[in-house]
Amino acid sequence: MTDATTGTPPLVHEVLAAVLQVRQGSLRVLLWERALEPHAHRWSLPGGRLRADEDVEASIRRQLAEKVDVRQVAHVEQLAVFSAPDRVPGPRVVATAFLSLVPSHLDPALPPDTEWHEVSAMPETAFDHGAIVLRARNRLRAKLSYTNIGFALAPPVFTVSALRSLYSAALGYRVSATNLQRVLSRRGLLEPTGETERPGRSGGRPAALFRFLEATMAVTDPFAVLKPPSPRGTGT
Amino acid sequence: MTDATTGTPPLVHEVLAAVLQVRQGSLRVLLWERALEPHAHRWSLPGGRLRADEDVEASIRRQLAEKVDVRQVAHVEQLAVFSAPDRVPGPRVVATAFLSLVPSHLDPALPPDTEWHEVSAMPETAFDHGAIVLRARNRLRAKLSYTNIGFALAPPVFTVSALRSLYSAALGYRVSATNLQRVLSRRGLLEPTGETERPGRSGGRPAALFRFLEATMAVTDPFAVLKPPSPRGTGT
DNA sequence: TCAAAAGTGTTAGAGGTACACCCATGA
DNA sequence: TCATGGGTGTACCTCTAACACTTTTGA
Repeated sequence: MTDATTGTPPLVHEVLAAVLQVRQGSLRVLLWERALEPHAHRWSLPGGRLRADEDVEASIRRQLAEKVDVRQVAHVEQLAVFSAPDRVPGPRVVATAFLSLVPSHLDPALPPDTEWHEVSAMPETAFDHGAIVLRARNRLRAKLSYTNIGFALAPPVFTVSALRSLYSAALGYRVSATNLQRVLSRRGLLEPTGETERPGRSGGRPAALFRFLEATMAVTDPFAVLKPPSPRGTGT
Repeated sequence: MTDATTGTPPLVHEVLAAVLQVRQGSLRVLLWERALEPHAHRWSLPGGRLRADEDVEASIRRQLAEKVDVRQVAHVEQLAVFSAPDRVPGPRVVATAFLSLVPSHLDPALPPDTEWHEVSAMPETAFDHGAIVLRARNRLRAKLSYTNIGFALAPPVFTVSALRSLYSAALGYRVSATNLQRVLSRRGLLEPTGETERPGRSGGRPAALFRFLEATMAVTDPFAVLKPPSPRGTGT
């Protein structure tokens, strides 16, 4: 900061995104296969260099839109900085990693070298990208519990059982539709549209359709143990 | 990443820390007063330039130890990247911000331009440093609820009422000693040393002394709503 | 023996989970 | 009318807040 004349070795800042979506019943991440060395043929995260006129979030949004035709990410958030000096061979590259989410009803057009991979069965990844994906998954799992982040995985309108399978895929275990509905409703996140879905040919009661009230992330269950004293409380 | 020949404008990466400690009953942050422009006489966070051979966490630890003689930070964690193109005048500087915590019994020697300031009454800060401090405070407050991070605010051994005042200062509201003890004990974070503290001259029952069992941060209350089904559960 | 400070017992309430039961549809 | 899938009612359990009450000290 006040350093004056350091050798100033070249430094590049890149942004990377773990773009997650639930597809075909499992949580997947968008990866592209590197053609060139280093790490040719390994799979890596979309992203690229930070430009002079943008901050990291603008940068990752631009790069996702440009390179991968993902304009419809419903949520983007910073994960962490990855900065091990040798994380990438050659000149140093510091990376800001993001989690981003694509709702399940979208199927963005992808460049030929790009594919969705199950997070639980990723191919060999380039550099530290595998670790970034796992970090993104963990963040998503945690936030499904205490925020409304489900909106970013779900289509605009959905049945509770569809939502249940999204949550199950993301969390990695079966969630009960009964309780999912109850929890999200009690928190005031879900709103019934009034419509119902037509049952399949095997019958069954038509499922009510819901939507999320909010489409931006908010903490809905601030797990605050050691809460502030209640109004009447004297608060020793 | 695969960009080849960009104009490569100069880019500096700095690390900054909001060093927090509870002193004299309130949560404080370590700030130093800038002597030079830009933002002369404003208060700013300790930190500095990332070197070629270290990652961001090593860097902030080094700089705290070097510049501010704070070797005894009990906890350091990444907060976020601050990267607005104009966050600092002149050549671009991207910052990785950290939260770090100093236990209340330590009183590190400080350089003459450096002082502790109440987080709730900070002087005019340089650049975006005020926002970083608030972010650090919010992170600390959240983590006091669902992790064992209290160990990083407390001395090695303490009474429950001393711990209560630390939590109260950090959270900004009075916490009940009764419930604090109960919550932390149930979670298995506290251990009685068997010793007691001698009462003051006004009498009172001698207070039992406790210590935290762990001295590294762990999530102790994984606020997991939508938990995995219990063993017997069939998990529809 | 009284005031002060610490610690425990106990009740009440919030929020979730599990599960039984009821509802609406197609064949 | 039966199978199928959706939705509701309810009992139970865990955790926390609040607060009365007991314990142990100094004066």
